[in-house]
Parts: sequence; C-alpha cells; structure tokens
Amino acid sequence: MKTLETDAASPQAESTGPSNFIRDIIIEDLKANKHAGRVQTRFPPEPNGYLHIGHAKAICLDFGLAAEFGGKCNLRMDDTNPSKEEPEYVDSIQEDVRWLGFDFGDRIYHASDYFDQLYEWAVQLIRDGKAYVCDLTADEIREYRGTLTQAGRESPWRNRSVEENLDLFERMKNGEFPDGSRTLRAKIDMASPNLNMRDPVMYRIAHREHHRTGDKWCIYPLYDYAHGQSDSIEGVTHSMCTLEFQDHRPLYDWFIEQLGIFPSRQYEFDRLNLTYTVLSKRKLLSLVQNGHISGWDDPRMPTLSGIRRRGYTPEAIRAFCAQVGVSKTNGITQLSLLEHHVREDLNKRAARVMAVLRPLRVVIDNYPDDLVEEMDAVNNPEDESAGTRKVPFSKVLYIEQEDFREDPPKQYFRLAPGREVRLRYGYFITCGDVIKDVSGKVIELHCTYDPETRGGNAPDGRKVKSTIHWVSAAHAADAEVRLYDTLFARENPNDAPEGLDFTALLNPNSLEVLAGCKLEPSLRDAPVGARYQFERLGYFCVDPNSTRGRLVFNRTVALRDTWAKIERRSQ
RNA sequence: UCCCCGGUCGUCUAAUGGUAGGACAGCGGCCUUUGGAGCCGUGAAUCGUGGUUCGAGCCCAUGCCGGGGAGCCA
Repeated sequence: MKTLETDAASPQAESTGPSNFIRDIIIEDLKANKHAGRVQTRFPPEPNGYLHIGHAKAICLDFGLAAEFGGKCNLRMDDTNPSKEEPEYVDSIQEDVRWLGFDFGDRIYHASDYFDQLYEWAVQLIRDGKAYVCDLTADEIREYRGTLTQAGRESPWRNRSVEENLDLFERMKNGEFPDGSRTLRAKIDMASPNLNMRDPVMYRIAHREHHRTGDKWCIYPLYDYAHGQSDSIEGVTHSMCTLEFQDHRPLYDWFIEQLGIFPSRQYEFDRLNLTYTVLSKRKLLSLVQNGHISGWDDPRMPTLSGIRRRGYTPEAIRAFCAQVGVSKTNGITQLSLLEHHVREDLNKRAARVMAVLRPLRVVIDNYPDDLVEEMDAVNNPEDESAGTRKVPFSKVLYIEQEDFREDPPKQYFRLAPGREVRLRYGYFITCGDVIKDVSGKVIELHCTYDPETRGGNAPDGRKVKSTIHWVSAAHAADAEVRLYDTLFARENPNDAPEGLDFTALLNPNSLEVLAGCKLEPSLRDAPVGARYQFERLGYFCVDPNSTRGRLVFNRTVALRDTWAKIERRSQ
C-alpha cells in the first residue's frame, strides 16, 4: 500500500508540474480519511462540439489527480440538452481523450443514463414541498427573478399543493403540455443574493428527440439539477469545473443535501486561455460553420483534432498542461510556452530529413555528369539508436532560395557569389555564376565543389561559416507543404473592439500552401501522421490527405530561428 | 449599484508566518556539419495604505484594479 507521502512526492509516470490547491485539498481529505481514502473524479463534457486544448487541461487534471491518488476518473457526457448535442461529438470526445493518453476503461457514462433516477428525485423533492410546477413564461420568470441588486418576487404558482404539483409534473412528463408552458422549479429563496438560488428551474419541456433516449422524454433536466446528482450517483469525491460555476456551488450542494445522497464536492479552477486563439466552443463552432477554416480538425484550430493533425504530440500537450498549472487567476498563457513543449518533445523523437521548401537549382559544374553518391546522414543527433541513412548526391541539386543572397547583408553566412559553404553531409561548394530570368529573378546557380571535402570535412582544416541543406534534383520527391501561422492576428482575440466581431481579428495569412517542394527520396513512403524535422526549417508531419503520389506535409512548428531574429532587429 | 472569486518577474506558476524560486519569453556568451539542440551567465515581481507579529507575499482592516453572475445553455 502506498503512503500519502510517497503519493505526494512521486506522482506517477511523468511530471505533474507544480502542486495546486486542489491537490492540496485531496491530500488533506486523504489525511482525514474522507471517503475511506477513495478518490473519484470525472471529466464531463457536453457533446456539443470538439474538445480543445482548454479541455486538455481539465482532462489532465481530472484523470491526473485520480491516477496520482490511486483513484479512477469517469468520462461522462453531460447530455441534458438534446437541442445542441450530437453523436458525432460523442465519438470525437472519446477519441480525443484516448489520444491524449487517458484511459476511462468502460467508464463512459451519460447524464441521460440518470434521467429516471433524476425524475424520481424530482418527485421526492415535490413531495417534500421543495419543488413546484410553475406556469410562468420565460419572460415572466426573468421578471420575477429580480436583478443583481434587487430581490426577486415569488411566483404565484409557488404554493400549489403537493398533489397538484405531482399531477402536473407527471403530465409534463407525459407530454400533455407544449414546450415552454411550464417548468419544475426548486423552492429555495427568491431574495437570495445568489441569483442561482432564486427558485432555479430544474426541468423544462422540450418535445425533442434525444440522441440516446430517443423520444422517451419530453422534459429534460437542466445542468444545475443534473450535474451534482450525476456526480453523486457515480460516487465522485472531487468534482472539478471551471471558475464560472463558482456561483452554482451552493445550488450543487443544496440538491445533494435535500436529497441526502452521496456528498460529492465541487472545486473550481481557472480555464485555460491561450494567446492568438479562442477557446470557446461557441466561437470555434462559428469558425467551422462560417467556413473560416476547413473544419474542426483544421491544423490551425486549437481543437485536439486540429493540433493532432498539425503534428502536436499528446506528450507535449500533457507537459504543457502540467506546466501551466491550476489556480484561480484568470490569465492568458503565451502560445510560445506550448510551442516550447512541442519542440522539446519532437527534438528528442523526430527523425531528421532534408527538404527544400522553395527550391533554387544548383549545378555543380565540376561534378561528373552521371555520378550519384550515397551520403551518410544521421537520423537523429539526439538519439544515437535512430541510426543513419543514405542520401543521394548528384550534379544538380536544389537548395533553399533563402540560403542564397546575391548581395549578402552583414552577418549573413550562407551562400553568395564567390563564397564557400558546406552542403550538409555533402561537400563544400563555392558559388560561381548566378543565372537570372528576364525579370531579374535568380533561377540557377553554378557552383564548384571540392572533391576533398566529401561528407563535409576539409582535410586542410579550413572552416566554412555555414552548412545548408539540399536535395538531389533527380531523386527528389515532390510535395505540397502547408505552413501555418497563428489563427488570429491579435494576442487576445476575445478583446475585440466594441461592435467588432471576433472573426475580424482572424489572421489573413494563417495558411500558406507551398507546391513543388523537394524532399529527400526517403520521404516518398512517409505514412500519414509521421513526424519529421526538416533540418533547419522545423517540424513537419504527413497530413491525412497525403498519398504516395501526392505527398502533403503540415508544418507543426518552426525551429527557433536566430537569423530571423537578427534580421528582424536590423530592420 | 448587490453577490461571489481573484491580484507574485513581460507571461504562467511556486513559496501555506522564517533566504521571493522555477519555466517560457528577453538579453549576453560558449559550442556547433541544423543560425537547431546543448551549456554558461544575466536583467526582471509580491496592487496601494494602515494594523497584528521578533518577523507578513501569506493573517486582519480598508481602498484600488480584474474576472464571473439576472438562460426554460452548459
């Protein structure tokens, strides 16, 4: 048996980042032997959209804390509102949670599994005089609720007899009344400073098919009436949710107390915010519906399916979530922190390859016309076990357009007329003639190579200041490469100026598609999803749309680029 | 205006009455067959004002600032 101390000191498998107030609460509860030392959590998304990186934080918290203390975490679909929920979302949620690396076993539940129990409990509350059927319209309810500064008034239907309430509620269930005509309300306190306690609605009438219960029900419980009881049914000990539910906690507790059921407790933490993106299902849905992006899995989206397609790894996302921590402050985490974790993970694992995104033809004049040499290249300098591979070298090559400057600025170390550089794993070459088209654009370079420098070492010990990547023209695989920039042009797109829709802040240059990119031939059979480092450029992965005849790569994240920084500064 | 919750380097986050620390970002350097990675170094914070205390980021009071709250959404 594990002791508290070892649990706290050695959280399993991977770093869980800094401690947080919720973990502290659990440790205290365990010390007090609450729930006989049991920890049960749950992750409860509403299946009305795709999960995003903000959900990843909640998932890591819910599943992470349970695992850390030997407990279990359930996946629960919070499907109490059939007008917004769809099976497509239920499926994607399960896929995304598993992909992130968390195991809910067969513990996938639904709030709709509890509709019968919830109904019985509602009847019990009516019998106890703690709930009543109200005939007020939605507008009237709002009016009777009062305001932030003024107490509300009691509904004229508040004091119906138990018998009448029982009869009416059953007839609501039986479909005798039209949508919106009546509600079931909890009888609490219309003068409470907490608006949630002013006789909140428990059930509404909605003649609407539910994706799981079909047409069995025409009344559906609201979140506040369903959530705490669902937690309680599942024996959830620690129910984590985001800060905006703080004001709901007294109601969460009220229902549990009135019903005398298992006392789940709710704890609220801060939602994740990320710069240059939005993390609200409503806004993400609008981007999808209005065609601003290609879908929920567009690689620019902060959805788990989007960043998965982009090439982010579950490990990187988990490490990121661990580091952003859990608190109660509303902040905005910089995208650079996420990118840091992606690079850190991919640097260790991604095989290095050479790829030329914007090709410039180079002819090595003194290289034999028909010779092809197989050069040895290291697959991953961070991982010796990754081994080496052969890369073909020949007379005509492609290099990156930006690796040549006819008139190089100070500190630019790459190729220029008369200058010698090293071709990675190849030879030293020196630039001779520069060929241009009629518009003056450089279209071809003529160089000479030093046969003594095969593999990249000069026997005479002379140095070059730069090493550039290349691909043999005759052997290259063609590919389309998609480069991504931030989805939004503004750090915080939630701060749209008055009257301006958030979509006005979208980055018009968030996608750049490059055709005719030249890849080393080993990439010809790259499988969908495979991740690589294109040396000196960044991390790239094979898009699901890619086929052997038509390769498509996504740039996951660029490498840190010191030269770009120097250039930016000198402007 | 009423209720609730917050305020620590640029950003995120530790310190639970006893040396304000880490990460990212920045800056400087070393190294380099990736201007990558790595290594070394460096600047940078407790919202204000009172109080309690030998000692306050932490406790109390008050002010200021930020977030949330009036769905038959979650």
